[in-house]
Amino acid sequence: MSEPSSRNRLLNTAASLFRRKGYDGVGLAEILSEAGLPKGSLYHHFPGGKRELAEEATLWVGGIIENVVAEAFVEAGTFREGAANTCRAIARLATQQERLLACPVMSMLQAASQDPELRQVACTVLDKWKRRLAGYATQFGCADPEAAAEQVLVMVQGAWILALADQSGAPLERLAERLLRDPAFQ
Amino acid sequence: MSEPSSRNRLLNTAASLFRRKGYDGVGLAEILSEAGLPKGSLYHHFPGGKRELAEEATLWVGGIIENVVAEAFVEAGTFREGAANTCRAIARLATQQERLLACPVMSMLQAASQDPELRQVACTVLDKWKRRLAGYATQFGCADPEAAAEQVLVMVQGAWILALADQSGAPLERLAERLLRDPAFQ
DNA sequence: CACCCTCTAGACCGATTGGTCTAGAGGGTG
DNA sequence: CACCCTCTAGACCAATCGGTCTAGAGGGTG
Repeated sequence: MSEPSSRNRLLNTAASLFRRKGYDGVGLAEILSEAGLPKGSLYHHFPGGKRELAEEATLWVGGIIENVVAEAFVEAGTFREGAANTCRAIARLATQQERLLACPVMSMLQAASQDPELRQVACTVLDKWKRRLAGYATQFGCADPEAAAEQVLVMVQGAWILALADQSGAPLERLAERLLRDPAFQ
Repeated sequence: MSEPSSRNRLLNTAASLFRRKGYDGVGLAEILSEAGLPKGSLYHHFPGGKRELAEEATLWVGGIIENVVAEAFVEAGTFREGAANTCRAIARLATQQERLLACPVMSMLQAASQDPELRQVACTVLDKWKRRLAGYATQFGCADPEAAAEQVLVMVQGAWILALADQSGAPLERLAERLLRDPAFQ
C-alpha cells in the first residue's frame, strides 16, 4: 500500500468531488486542498486544467464501473441475473462514501452544454458500457442484444438518479429485485 | 398573449438555464440579462435569492411535466401504452429548444449536496410524479402499482440521461417502442 | 396635491473562480 | 561539481460569483 502518485491522487479526489457536487459545483481550490497539492502540480499533470482533469477522472471511474459490471456477470446464469447483480454492485459502489455519489457520466452531462468535450467523454463511457452489456446479452442469447443492453443502461441510470434523490441504494436494490421477478427479458 | 409578468419571466428563463447548464453552471447575471431584468427585481420576487428561484422554477416545471403525463394517459388503453406515450411526450418536451434540456430534478440533484433544500424539492417533484403514475397503474389494474410506477419513473429518467448524452429524443422514443413490445408489464 | 407601496434599476461589496507565471526543491546524469 | 528535468509551491491576475443596499420610477388612493 504505497503512497499514490500525485496524478492519481488528483484523479481520485477530483472524481469524487465532481460526482458529489457536479462539475461546476467544485472549484480547483477545493480539489487541491483535499488532495494536498498546490496549483502548480495540477497544471503540470493536466495542462488542460479543470476540463482535462474532469475528462481523465471520468474515463477512469468509467473503467472502474466497467470492471464492476464484468464481475457482476461472471457469477450470473442469465442476462437478467447479471443485470440484477450489476444494480446491486453499483448500489454498493455508490454508497461506499458518507454521501451517495452520482454516476460520473451524469456529473459531466450538465456541464456539457458549455463544454462539448465533456459530452464526448460522457458518450464514450456510456458507449463502452453499452457494448459490454450487449456482449453479455449476445452471450446469454438475448433476441435483441442491443435493445437489452440499452434497456439495462437506461434502468441503471434511472435508478441511480432515484438513489441520489433519497440518498440510499434502495432504488437500485429494488430495481434488482424487479429485474429478477418480472418477465422483462428472456 | 399578454406580456408575462416579471416573476414568471424569471421563473421561465431560470428553469430553462438551470436545465441546460445545471444549478451551479448558471450565474444570476446570465438569468437576469436573458430575462431583461435588474438584480433588484430578482431579490424582490425571490428574497431567498438563487436557491429560492431554483426551487420555485423546479416545482413549476415539475407541474408542467405532471400535466404532460396526465395527457399521455388520457388517450391510453393500457398502463404500458400510457407509459410509452409519456416517453414520447417527454421527448417532444425536452427537444423543443435548440438544445435538449435535462430533467429539472436531475439539474437540482447535483447541487443538492451543498444545499439540502434543493434535494427536498427534487424529492417532492419525484414523489408527485410517482404517485400520479401509481394512480394510473392502479386504475389499469397493475398487480403492483407502486413497483410499476417506480419502474416507469426509473426508465424515463434513465432514457432522459441517454437523450441528454446524444442530444436527441431517440433514446426516449426507443424506450417507448420497447415498452409497447416487451412483456414488462401486464 | 401628498402619501404609500410595489417594483425596477444598478452601483457596490467581499469572496471565489479558473488560469498563468516565476521560483526553486530535489533526484539523476554528465 | 554543473546541468537538466520533473515536479512542487504559491503569489498573482482579471473576471465573475451571489448578495446587499440605496435611489427612485410610477401607479393607486386619500
